[in-house]
Amino acid sequence: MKLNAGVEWVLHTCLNLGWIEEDTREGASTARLAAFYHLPPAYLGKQLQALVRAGILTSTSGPRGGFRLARRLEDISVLDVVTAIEGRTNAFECTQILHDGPGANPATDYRTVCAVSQTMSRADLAWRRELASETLADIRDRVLTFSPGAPRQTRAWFENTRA
Amino acid sequence: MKLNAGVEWVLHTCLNLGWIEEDTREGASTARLAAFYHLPPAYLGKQLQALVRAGILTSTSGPRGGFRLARRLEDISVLDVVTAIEGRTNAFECTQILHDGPGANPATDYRTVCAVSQTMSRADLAWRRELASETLADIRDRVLTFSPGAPRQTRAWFENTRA
DNA sequence: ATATCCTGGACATTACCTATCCAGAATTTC
DNA sequence: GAAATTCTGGATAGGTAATGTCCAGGATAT
Repeated sequence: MKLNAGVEWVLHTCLNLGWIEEDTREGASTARLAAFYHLPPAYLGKQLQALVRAGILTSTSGPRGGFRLARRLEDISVLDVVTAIEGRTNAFECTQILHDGPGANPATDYRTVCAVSQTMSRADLAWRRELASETLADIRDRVLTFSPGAPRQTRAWFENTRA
Repeated sequence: MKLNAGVEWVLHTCLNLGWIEEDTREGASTARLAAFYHLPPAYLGKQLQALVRAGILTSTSGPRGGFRLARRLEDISVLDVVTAIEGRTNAFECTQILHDGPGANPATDYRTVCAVSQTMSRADLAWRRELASETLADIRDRVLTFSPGAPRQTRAWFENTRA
């Protein structure tokens, strides 16, 4: 039960894009976004492509191209981002082993009926609900409280490495 | 982000043990517990050993030996079982990529400070809290409501395959 | 003594995550 | 129009963890 490392990467990357766009009204390329944290560029690119497919980012090809936020941080929940990378699979996947036990009804879908499955589903639901209740803007605001200089520092880095 | 399959196996197995012990005051061997759902015996054995180490089951060697519940279903939370199999690792593991970004403080533990990490930790906490709030007795009672014949049917199977 | 059964470790297999590379298309710049 | 930049999608390789098997050893009941 471990999330893809990409979840951490893209959450931070989206926050960075928020600060960049506030300033320059431009996006950033995979290469520079990856260099910011010394992440493998090609692999981060895969994750960003997933965000584009999920409608969280937009991309443009060519020089001066790159990725931008498709909407405001207020309108992107953490769950949106997690789901884009991780898919909709639950941590607990009911394999319906009751079907292999005595007295099983072949027509029954134990994913909805089985009491064990129900309990585990509720836990997964609680996890998702928690992530759905927080937006990237909420996270950004908490970053600002803890380290107010973060936006300026991030913008400066992207400007200085522009060439 | 997927739980070990063993979680499903041992949750159902613990419920079966509950019904068996109500009746015969005896445990059941790995071989028979596995046969009940056509699970690989040796691998289920590994999972049951983990439950013994966690203090959820007790085991006895030799003929008529096997596994028994170490305490009542009322006193075993679903989280206890999940943790025994899965360990205490969270779904989201903060790799502190902020340490690799500009302006990082090498002395800072970003697992507690980073706003992204905090959000993801809260979600994991909500998941655990949900699992901790439910006991195996709760699940058993819901099974009884849905299929009152389950205990009798399970006991019958274990008695008939006794030899 | 013998048969049963758990224990722990070693080992093989499989699946998935991580990561790279490349050809192709889109876009800007000159 | 040519060249450089950048995203896109697919193919592929490597690594790690989950899955599954096997066996020697110890414990226990008959």
